[in-house]
This record gives sequence, C-alpha cells and structure tokens, in this order.
Amino acid sequence: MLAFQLLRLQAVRVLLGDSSCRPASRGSLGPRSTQKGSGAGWEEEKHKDGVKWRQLEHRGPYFAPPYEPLPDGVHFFYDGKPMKLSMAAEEVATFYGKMLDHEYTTKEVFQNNFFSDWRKEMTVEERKVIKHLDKCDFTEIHRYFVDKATAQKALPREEKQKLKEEAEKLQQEFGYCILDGHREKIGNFKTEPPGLFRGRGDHPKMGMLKRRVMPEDVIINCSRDSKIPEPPGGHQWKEVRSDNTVTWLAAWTENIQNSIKYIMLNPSSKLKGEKDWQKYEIARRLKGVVNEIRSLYRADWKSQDMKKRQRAVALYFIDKLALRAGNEKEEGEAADTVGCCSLRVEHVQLHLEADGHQHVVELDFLGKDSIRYYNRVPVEKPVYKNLQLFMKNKDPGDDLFDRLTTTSLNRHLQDLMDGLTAKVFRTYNASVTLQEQLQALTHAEDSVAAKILSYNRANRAVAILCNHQRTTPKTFEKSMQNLQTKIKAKKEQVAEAKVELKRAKSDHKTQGGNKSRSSLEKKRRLLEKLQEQLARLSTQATDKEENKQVALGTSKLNYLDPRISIAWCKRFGVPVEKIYNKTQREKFAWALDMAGEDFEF
DNA sequence: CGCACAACTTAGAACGTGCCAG
DNA sequence: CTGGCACGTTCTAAGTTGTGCG
Repeated sequence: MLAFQLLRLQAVRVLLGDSSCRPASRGSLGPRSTQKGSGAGWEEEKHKDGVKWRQLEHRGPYFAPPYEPLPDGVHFFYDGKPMKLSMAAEEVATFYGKMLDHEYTTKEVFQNNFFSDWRKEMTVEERKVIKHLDKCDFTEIHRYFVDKATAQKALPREEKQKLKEEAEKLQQEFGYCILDGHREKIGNFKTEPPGLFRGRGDHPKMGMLKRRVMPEDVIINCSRDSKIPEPPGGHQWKEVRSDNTVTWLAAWTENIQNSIKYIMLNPSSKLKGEKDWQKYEIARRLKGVVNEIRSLYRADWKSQDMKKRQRAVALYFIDKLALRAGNEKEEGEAADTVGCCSLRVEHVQLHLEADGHQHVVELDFLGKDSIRYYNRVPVEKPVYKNLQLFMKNKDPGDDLFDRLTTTSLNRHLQDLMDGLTAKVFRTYNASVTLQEQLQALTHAEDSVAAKILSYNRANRAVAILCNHQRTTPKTFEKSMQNLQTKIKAKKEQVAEAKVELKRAKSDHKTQGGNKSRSSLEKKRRLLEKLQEQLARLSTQATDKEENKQVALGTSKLNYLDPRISIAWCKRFGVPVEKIYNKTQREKFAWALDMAGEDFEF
C-alpha cells in the first residue's frame, strides 16, 4: 500500500475515533459569529461592478540583469575541442551547464527541446559545427558556476551585509506601489529571468528556452494621472494602459505556453485580503445549503438524463473526496494530468468488495503538478452502479464523464447557489474539517505544546483530504534517526532517574531527616523533568513521521479560513504567533482584525 | 454553445537564513 | 564557533473561473 494511502486511512480513524472521547457539544446557541473591528477598513465589496481601484502608481517591473559573458578561462568543448561561442549561444549553453547535476538534463525530451532551441540561437557557423548534443561538453561551464556559488557563500560578513542592503533598497524602490492612497507590497516585482523551462512531471516542453523579457514585451497598467514608470534606458514599454477593472500592474506574454504573466500585489495587500475574505464567505454560504445540494445530487443519481447522472456522480467525488474540477488540457502542451471532470476510465477500478467494505472505488491518477492521487474508498451503491454504467463499452483512454465539462458543472452549481463553483467545495470541506478536528482533538487542560500538536494534526487531516504532498526531505531518514537516538538516550536517563528515586526513597525511610527528604524531592523533580522531555521528544517524532510526505502549508495558506485558527488560539490561550508566522499574519491581517474567540465557520 | 484568451488562485520545489546542539 | 537542519521566502508552473466572440 502507498504510504499516503495509509495516512489517509489513519486520518479517517482520527476523524471517526477521537471525536467520541470529547463531549460533542457544538455550542452554537449564541450568535453565529462575532465580527468586531469593522472600523479597520475591511470591506467585502467597495467598488461598483468590477472596478478594483481608483489610483494605481508604481515603478514598473525590475528586469533581470543582462547576460555576463564567461571569463576567458572557461571553455565550452565540442567533440573534445574548445570552441568560443557567440554571446547568444553561450548564454543558452550556460543555462544547460548550470543544470548539469540535475536529473532533468538526463531526460530525452529535455535534451531534445533544449538542443533544438539552442541551435536557433546559434550563428550559421556554429550551427554547422554543433550537430549533436552528446558531443557537447559543458563540464567546465558547470564547474565555473559551482565555484562561483561556493565563493558567494564564503563571502565575508560585511560583503554579505552590503548585498542584503542592496536587495532591500531594490525592494523599497520597486517592491511597492500606491493603490488608492495606500502603499502596498508587490508580490513579484521582478521579471522572470531567461532559462530553460522546467515543467513538472512528464512535460512535453521541458528544456525549451524561456526567453528574456524585454521592456518592449511589457504592458504597464497604472492610473492615468499617476507618474508613469520609466522604462530602462533606451527602451520602451509595449503599451501603457489604465484599466481599473483588473488588479495587475504589469504583464507580458511568456513564450513557452503563450500565456500571460502578471505583476500583482502581495497577499498582505488590502485588495488580496478582501478577496480572500470573500472566498471564505462564499464557502460559509455553502455550509448553509450543502445538505440540500447533497440530497439533490443523490436524487440525480437516478435521473433519466445521463448528463445529469454524470454530473451528480462527479459532484459527489468533488464533495466527498475534495477533487479539483478538472479542465480539459491540450495534448502536447502540458503533462497528462486530470481532475474530476477529466477522469478517464483507466483511472478508476471498481471492487465489489475490498478492505472489508462493499462498493469500493479505487482512484489512481496524476493531478495538478503531476502529484499522484491514490485512494480506495467505499461509495454509496448508486454511485458504484453508475460508475459501472459510465465505464461500460469504453476504452481505458476514454473520458469517464463523457457528457460533462467543468463549464456545465459550474453553470449548474451557479444555479444552486450564487457564487458557487467546484472549487468552493474544496474550501468548504477543508475549513469544516479543520473546525471539526480542532473541536475533537483539543483538550483545554493540555499544555500549549500539546495543543499545537493537535492543531498540526487537524491541519494534517485537511492536507490529506486535499492530497497536498511533498517529496520526503532528502535528510529525513537521517534526522529521524538522530531524533530516535535522542529518545533512546532520554529513556535511559529516565530509567536511571527512577532507580535513583527509589534509592532515595529507601534512604529517606531508613534515615529520615531533612537532608534525605530534600534529596528525595530533588530526585522526584528530576524524574518529572526528564519524563516531560521524553514526552516532548516522542510527540516530536510522531509529528515528524506523520508529516513525512504531507505538505501542510498549502492548505493553511489557501483553504483554511484563518478565523477558525485565530478563534481557536484565543479560546485555548495559544499565542497566534505559534500558528502563523509573520508573513502569514500579514496575509491574514483581515482575519486577525475581525475574528473573536467564538467565531464559527 | 464551444472556443480562445484573460485574470486570478493554488502549488511544490528551490533557495536562503538564522538558530541550536555539539 | 560551526555545521546541520528547520523554517521562512522566493519562484514560477499549473490550475480554475470568467469573458467575449463567432
């Protein structure tokens, strides 16, 4: 069984088991929510129809530094002979040389795409000579950049300080804008530097040359009366416009997928914060109608209309398993990944009986970022029957829901509730799960450390639901071993302390007196301290093991209504800083402002 | 309706840094 | 005082949803 699948089962156990240990009172007799601090200026909607700002002023993007040619002593070799390359060809060669010890460069697709794009940058003469990648030797280039990085790391303290200050200056100059009179931080104020495209998973375009962004590619968006940003010397903007129905400050078209890249605000900004708040308010509205929607799709499982049936089963998956909508993707443009609506027959297996359950569906597919989703889950009988029907007479490569698109699904959802789309279910289920899990796992009498462990467990249940995975850190095994060694040592200390305590007890019994009494007390305290330390270490180990391949950050940042966490902190006396770091507190400023301890999602 | 394009959110990996144990 | 590691930050790819057009 896959490790992640195991975790999913454990998570279910937490969901089912532990809640019975706690009184299950939901205590929702009082007012449903407390929202204070309305004077802080958080408003769900301020502008009329799509207007996002009245004033927008900024310095434009900061451009990647120009290419610095290799020093004379560093050579590229072709067929064993050194070869001086033209600047354009050399630059692209360095992109490849830098990546030499990365797995990417061993892949055929990567090599082919790179070589074909590289040749386009060569002069006619170069192209005549350089015909085979396997005759190219980039090792000297590679070594040059490795050495350079090492030298950079070894820089004296004051040099590093200087660099830091320069970066700070840049941040101050280009990293902020003025939006409606407020100075707001920009999320990404630098253009993306040129390089070789690194897609995720089996990407057909990996290795292609991502070209340098020039001012001539960039559209600037700012208010008409603002100071128009200066393009770098000798250059011009592609266009300067003033569109206050969008939130971006600058944009350019990228050459790999031909999509638009944007310069936008940081999550700490008021604009993003209000949008975030709005997102959770929509999810909370879903809470009010979700039971109705669930009865509706259950009814639709029996509809005469096959389209409706498919929609109803897909919606069940989206709701129960927190799957993404799953848009169609153009073949050859991106890795072959799917979501709910784009599931194919080959991704589903039906088991009339498995793991001691009836009607088990086994899902196995690559989702966003080519992360594998694997799950075996018992479903209600009509779902099972419908899936059998949808799969009948189809090839493995055929669409499971051949009459369903994300557009038609979302249109249906929109009819059920204003603002409802497929992804709202993910937000809703994630937040509701956190709230339930916190309720089930938190014990008021626990230490702050234990409460934080409970919080992480609740967070983890959500991450598992949403399939947020990470590759096990390279150093995991080693650092786990270190921790185990520490635990073993601590256990020995505890054992020893117990022996000593026993001895002290008997000493005190035979001798009596103050001296032996104080010695006894000392030993007792020592044992207590050691036992505490041991307990802390073992919770640490548990936490670490359970977190091995689970990424908590994504759900924390994008799916969990921060007001749930803030209310929990207030209720149980946990400092918010233990849950949210500085950046996160800035992003969730809106929630810190308004969530009282009795907030309920 | 179906498509292409635009705008915005969500995502994991790579990178940087500062702290703590040895 | 130093090296490893945990954590925070940066980067940009990969999704979803909305829009406008024929």
